[in-house]
Amino acid sequence: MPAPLMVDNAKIMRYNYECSRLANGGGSMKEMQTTYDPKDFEERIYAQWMEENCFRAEMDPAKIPFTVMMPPPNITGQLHMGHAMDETMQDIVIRFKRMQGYSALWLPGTDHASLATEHKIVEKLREEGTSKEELGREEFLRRAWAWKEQYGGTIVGQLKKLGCSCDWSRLTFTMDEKCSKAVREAFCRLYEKGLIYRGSRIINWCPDCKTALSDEEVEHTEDAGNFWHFAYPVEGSDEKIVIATTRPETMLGDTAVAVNPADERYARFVGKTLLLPLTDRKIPVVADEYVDPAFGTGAVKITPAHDPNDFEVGLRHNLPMIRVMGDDGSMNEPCGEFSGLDRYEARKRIVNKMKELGLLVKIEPHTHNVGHCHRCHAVVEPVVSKQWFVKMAPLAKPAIAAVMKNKTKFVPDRFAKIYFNWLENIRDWCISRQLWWGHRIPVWYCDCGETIVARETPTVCPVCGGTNLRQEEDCLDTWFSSALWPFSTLGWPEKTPEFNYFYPTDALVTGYDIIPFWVMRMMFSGIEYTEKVPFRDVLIHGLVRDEQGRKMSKSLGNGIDPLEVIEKYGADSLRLSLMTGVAPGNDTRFTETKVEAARNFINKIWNASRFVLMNVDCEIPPLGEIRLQPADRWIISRLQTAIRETTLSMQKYDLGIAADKLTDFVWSDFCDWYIELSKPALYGGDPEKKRGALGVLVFVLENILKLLHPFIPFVTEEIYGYLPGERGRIIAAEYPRYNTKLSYKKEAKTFEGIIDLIKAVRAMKTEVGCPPSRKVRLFLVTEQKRLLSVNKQSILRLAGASEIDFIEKGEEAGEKTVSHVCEIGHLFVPLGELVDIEKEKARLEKELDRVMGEIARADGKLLNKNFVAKAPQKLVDDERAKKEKYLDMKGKIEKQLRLLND
RNA sequence: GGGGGCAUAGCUCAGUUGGUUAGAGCGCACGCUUCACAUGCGUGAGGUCACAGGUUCAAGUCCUGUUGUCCCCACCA
Repeated sequence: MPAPLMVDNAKIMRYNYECSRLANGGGSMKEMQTTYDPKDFEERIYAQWMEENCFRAEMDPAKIPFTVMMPPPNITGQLHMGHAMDETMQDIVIRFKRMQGYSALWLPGTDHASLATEHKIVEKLREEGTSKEELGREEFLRRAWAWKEQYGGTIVGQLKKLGCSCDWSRLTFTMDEKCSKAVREAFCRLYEKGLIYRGSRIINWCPDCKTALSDEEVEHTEDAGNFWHFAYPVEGSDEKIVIATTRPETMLGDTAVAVNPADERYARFVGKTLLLPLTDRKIPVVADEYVDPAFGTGAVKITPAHDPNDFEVGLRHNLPMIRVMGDDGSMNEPCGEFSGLDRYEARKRIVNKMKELGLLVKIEPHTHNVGHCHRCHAVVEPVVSKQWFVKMAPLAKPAIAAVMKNKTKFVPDRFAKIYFNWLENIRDWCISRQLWWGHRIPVWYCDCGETIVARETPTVCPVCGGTNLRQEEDCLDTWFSSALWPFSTLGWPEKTPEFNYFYPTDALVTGYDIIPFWVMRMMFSGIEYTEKVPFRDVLIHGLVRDEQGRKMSKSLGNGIDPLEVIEKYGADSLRLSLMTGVAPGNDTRFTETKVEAARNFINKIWNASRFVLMNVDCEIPPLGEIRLQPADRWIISRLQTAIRETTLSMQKYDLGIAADKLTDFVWSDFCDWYIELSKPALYGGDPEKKRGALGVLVFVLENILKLLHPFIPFVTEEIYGYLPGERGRIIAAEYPRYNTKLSYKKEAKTFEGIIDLIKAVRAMKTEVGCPPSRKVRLFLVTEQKRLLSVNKQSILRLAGASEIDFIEKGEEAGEKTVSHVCEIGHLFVPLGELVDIEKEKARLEKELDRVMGEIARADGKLLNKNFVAKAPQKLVDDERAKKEKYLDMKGKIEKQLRLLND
């Protein structure tokens, strides 16, 4: 069946709208649509910003620089909610500073993410039936770069959709030549200072990724496992020593059994020799303080090549190290019949074999901490391996001192404690990775045995003159280059003008989860290489969680795609929703309800703007030429307060508070009150008054748009374009400044009395059941007659009143009145004005009957003992609650009736 | 074992350096076709600020302890 001809009305409307815009040369008020639709303009506005170079930060000596380096997302990455929040915060800060007149640089970039990317490519190769070994290094790298070209750009496009105002002309990739140069320089300097060394240590080995990992790259989880108790025979005796282990397969690498020197149970064994089962090896019993006699059997098998503690024990007792596991996690040659087996298969067989030999004493269930590769989640093996390390202690010290001395401040500052905790307990950093995608370590080995560490590829050996130099195969940990990000991006180690102008940077925005990976390392690197802290403020935010508070993750499938949210609600709504109800450093839950609330608010601004603009029919006078009315001064005063408070909050990075304050000001003060208050002037027929009101409306609106621009850049730019007069772009506009002359504190305070009065009348009506539309007559005992008279039309309109009568104290307003003491005076409203007394009495009587009936019905149940005793508790409780409610209603109705009958 | 967070309205959370009557959004109740907006307007109900002490003229806020809960780090095999 042929599809019916569909006509997309929205599309046609949009098309017509675009045509009329073009015809009018861009914007008269008539064109604004009745509802806010971000699709109409977000893309267009971003393109215009790009075209006009609005994000470019120039090295203007007349300006103060403000620099933010974007934490570079992985090239393999897709924008997720965590990014969305991180980038939004940075964009808000940078737009704010830009508007304040700083030369605001937000430098974007992407990270090569050595392990993550290589992991993905290796997987892809596996699917294609090949491997990196088969391709060889060169071809593999060619593929990796192709991958980068293909996928590295998607995240950039996604950042643009979010509205990020980064200086794209400075986009940097961590493997750009300038970064590689910085990496080599940094490596060489540390090596020359003796802070980089190569050595055989216990490191974390991922058998899946086949590379070493740093301690930070290992995630520990509580895994269920077993405690296997094995008996090792003592040489020349019938006795055995029982040890307990969680990793039976490592027993093949045991080179001793250790006991505590004070443990009397084992004292006589120390110095004796054990026959290591399943092997023909003999191993000694040694005494070492490390052993806790109270744990396990009090005797510990020592496998120096496969356990960090055992490694230490091994060093103390001069024990041999025997590696029993290969790089892929399978057992290797020294393992005899077990060699070639996967570690878990070997475990099974070893346990069986021990059982056969009668050496398996018992198996105890035991949960313990197991390290997993943060990338592939395979169980990490501690193995002894020759790797490159950075000596951390000398680097950590100044990094701690810098934060102690407040050279760098954490926001919120409690994260400084976490930072200290990390640095104070830090161990040497394993920086070599057995990977190809990354910065290759700038070390060459000569046949003569010489190791050459150089910034540029050497051609001859300085010692023997030989030319057969082999470069180190390993790459550096990705974080080694990330650590240099604040300055490698600006051309360091060259003394570039950019470096001189923009460095050190001002704010670093990131999540608390990468303090150990990144913040810490940038700190000590910055101090070490540039002798300056790399940033003044570290703004830490929390995680974006799902509606139930769970971490958003791929495996749970509970992640919400920010791009879908943008598609549905627009980037502005997403941004604002991520900023509301959020305290710095705290985790936050993402809910669609929040986005809706943000969208509703933006729609509100949209319509308020539309209202203002559709009334513009004349030249808008500058504020100075307007005879300001009390309501005008009130809103201008409120605006000044809003400016002062948001600016303060923004400077403290209290973005959530700033957003809340602005929302409140715009919605309550401006929309709900001022716009309504201004209507009599707009519609009253006096052109002078109208001009004045319009002037104030436009003035306040313009300021509102500017204040909100950092949060919701697209819609504010769009509306700004509709404002009368020549203004340019809001992105380049000056951020509003608090103006004491416009604060009108006293007058504003007095004016609040009018608002209070209007609220009192409304409440009164609601209380007695008077429809809002019913006009009532107000009687007032007051000393503010003049103020009230000036605002009479507004009061009548907003309170739904017909007249205001001033009476003197003690004077009667009528026989029956409802009264209320307001700030501005004592208010009386004749009851007859509020309600048709007879009609109201009849209504109330009827209502009372109904309520009494309900009470009787409830009593009928509740007085029935069987009901109370046998019915489900919930029903009984519900019934009681119902009765309470009706009793309450009865009281109110009776009170009201008394009032009417008096 | 060490470090840190959180506990405030039915739900999700704000709450500046201690200072009037503890706020918002959503939800709830009642009422509104008010000429920018129902993605709206008005009026409400709802809180022993986890618990127990302490400091203070004054504590949701500071201190001590208790309970509950979450996170990070750590080599008990």
